[in-house]
Amino acid sequence: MLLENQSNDPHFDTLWDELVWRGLIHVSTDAEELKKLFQGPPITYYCGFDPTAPSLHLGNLVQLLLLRRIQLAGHKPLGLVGGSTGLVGDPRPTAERTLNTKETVNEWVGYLSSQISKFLSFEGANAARMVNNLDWTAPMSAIDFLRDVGKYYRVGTMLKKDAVSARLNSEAGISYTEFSYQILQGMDFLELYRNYDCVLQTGGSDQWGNLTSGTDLIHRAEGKSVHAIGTPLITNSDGTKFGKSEGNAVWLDASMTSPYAFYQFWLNTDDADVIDRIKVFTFMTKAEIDDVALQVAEEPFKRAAQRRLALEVTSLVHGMEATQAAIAAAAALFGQGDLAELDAVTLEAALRELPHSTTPRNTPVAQLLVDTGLSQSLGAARRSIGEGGVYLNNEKISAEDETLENYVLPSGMAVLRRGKKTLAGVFVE
RNA sequence: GGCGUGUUACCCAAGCGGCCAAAGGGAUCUGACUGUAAAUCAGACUGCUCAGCAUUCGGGGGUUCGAAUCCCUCACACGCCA
Repeated sequence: MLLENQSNDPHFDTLWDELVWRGLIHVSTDAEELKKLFQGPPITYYCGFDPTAPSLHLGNLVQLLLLRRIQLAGHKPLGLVGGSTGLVGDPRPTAERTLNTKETVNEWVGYLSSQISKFLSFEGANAARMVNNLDWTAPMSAIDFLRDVGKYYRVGTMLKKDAVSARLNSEAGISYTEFSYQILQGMDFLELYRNYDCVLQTGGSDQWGNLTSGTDLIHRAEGKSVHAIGTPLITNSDGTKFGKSEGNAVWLDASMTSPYAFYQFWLNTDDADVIDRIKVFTFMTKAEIDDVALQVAEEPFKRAAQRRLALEVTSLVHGMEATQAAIAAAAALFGQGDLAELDAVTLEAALRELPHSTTPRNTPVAQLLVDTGLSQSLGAARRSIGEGGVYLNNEKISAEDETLENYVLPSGMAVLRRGKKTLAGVFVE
């Protein structure tokens, strides 16, 4: 879905109504005020992204799309990259973060900036702008920080924030560094309020403490009321964590999560969750979504909603071309037909989408599983074979010492599979 | 600063001198059933040259024929007292 083709659903009277319907509002400051604000002249708003990894992940995508939806209503987004907050780390409920080096964080800042930029429009009257909080944090001295900002903060209030109190009540405790995080984030909002007239911050509801840190600070320092929106934490109906595939996070960067894996992630969405996901992650209208919901209810086995969701989100993140390749790969690999009859070009294209490796003909199958990353260790690979869960070109491997050569297709390739849907490509050297 | 308690595999959590590669739960993986769902049932879940061997129970050192279990020490955390 190209930026210029995106739009909000005209079915809704206001942006706020649409956001509520999509389930994007979990908590917020005064809802009536916000609703009015959205209907009025363009406001400036922002969302921050901390460089804790070289790429954004699916959780961040929710925020990116929220930024975009608000921009589509005519408002002016600021994409903030946490060059300074990334050096400190926000408190997680479980344990202290290990600090990354300044060089690493700086490098990640670059990656994140370009990722964020892809989801916003930088043209027109309400063009997006990118900012980095290191720009105003780095020049500040510790004394200025304590006198100009610290004075506005009450420790009692800071201690009550969920993230902090959770840590205080845990064995891990909390360092002064992470305790200070909320102040840094509050400063960001104040800075953006002063220099960009920014009056709204969005973020995940788990960040609510940090969001209100900013609104409170502006209230004290400037005597003005500004706003915050917290989006709900996305959860799976079966209680597992959303956004994990095989235990790994699903990243937006194609080199960290391939478009094929990305597409598969969405395709495997539970029936119970698929409509909620479509509301949050696509620009489909209410009418379209209602229609798809009907199909889920009547013909769940066709998985029309999952296919549509996977198509929409993958093309949004990776573009149409990569999405078509992912779909073609899935069709080739999950198709009923005989792999040997598949033409070499199609098969090779499909295998390139998968994790793959190039090895000699006599490589043991267990080793192949390790080489392609399908198994963590030889032991795990042997276990999988023993469990009867390993296939080469759809033929079950029954002996642990089986080698590749008996299975290679004439084209010099082979499709390795663990379980029903974990695939890898093998190319003979 | 003093005293006490704790640190077990991805997470939670048993174990308190041999029967411990370490209970149980969750997460995860595989199989059956399916729709490349869910639920359910079964199995697996440190590594390897796999009926055996090697390396694990915060780090290091020690006692012992033998230590996750006892002692010393360091680090970290929590609690109480100053």
